[in-house]
Amino acid sequence: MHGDRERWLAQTDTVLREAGLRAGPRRAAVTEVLANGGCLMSAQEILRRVQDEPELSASSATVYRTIELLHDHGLVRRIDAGDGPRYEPSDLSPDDEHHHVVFEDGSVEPFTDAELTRAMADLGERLGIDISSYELIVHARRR
Amino acid sequence: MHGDRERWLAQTDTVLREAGLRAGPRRAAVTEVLANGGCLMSAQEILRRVQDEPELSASSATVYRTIELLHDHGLVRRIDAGDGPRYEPSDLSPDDEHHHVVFEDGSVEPFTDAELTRAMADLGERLGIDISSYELIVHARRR
DNA sequence: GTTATTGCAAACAATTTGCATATAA
DNA sequence: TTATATGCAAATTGTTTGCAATAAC
Repeated sequence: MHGDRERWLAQTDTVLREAGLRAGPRRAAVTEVLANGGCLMSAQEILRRVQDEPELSASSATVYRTIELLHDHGLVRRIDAGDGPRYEPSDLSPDDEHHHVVFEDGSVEPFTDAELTRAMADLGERLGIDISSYELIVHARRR
Repeated sequence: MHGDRERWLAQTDTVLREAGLRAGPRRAAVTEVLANGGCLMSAQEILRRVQDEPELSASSATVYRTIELLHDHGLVRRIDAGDGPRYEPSDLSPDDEHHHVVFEDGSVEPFTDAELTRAMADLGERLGIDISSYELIVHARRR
């Protein structure tokens, strides 16, 4: 899918506006990086990439504040894959839900799996709890 | 199960000895805390609990070094459930593999689920990768 | 005009490292 | 005796916060 990126950016804009927040260039730079970057970026990675754009370079304070803001509004997903917290745009619909394979070299790939989704569907029932979300991290090596 | 604790301690001792390492009281205190403590303890929690024993109190440096050492030897599992990294004794056999539910109040409970295990069993096949381990974190509320 | 945005620098917290000493084998 | 274990304090890293200035609406 590709329009996803645009849709997420539009969604982000809408949500923040409705919350009475304003649109500044630094925050735009951060959302831009999140929308473009792959899965699971650390705050430091986002910071580095934002500062690579000499025009829009945002301070670390702004990067951290923006990530937190987006997370608070449900616009980014926060996942821990073994080192610190990492972030990525949250899936707009449950159908898009994806998980991650982390390879030995540290590279990450997203995946979806119908059988897994099926098994997870009524896990809540079996355990007697109300599942709001879940994250699966798979460590593997390529063949 | 209960002999698990003892078995893990014995296993830890064996592995470290075979690696040519020595048995000091501070390291013993850390493994003790890990063996007794529940799931997913942070380094700071381990540190606090170790220092609660006035006799054996270990320094933070030793606690961190010991955790790393145990992790390097596959004796502890490192998992991130939303805040920093957390640690617990690694399961000795694949049969014991367990996962975690994190509730809104931050409390954690381990669980196992046959159906999930089944779905995961050939996920590697479906994705064409060799899975070495995986971690599932479920966020939920109690009923 | 009012209120959110942003940077800067300081504060903070968690973790790591260097070095000297003590101790297990 | 020799390499590991350990503590202490300093250094490093990642993140948060206070405050003043700027800019969006």
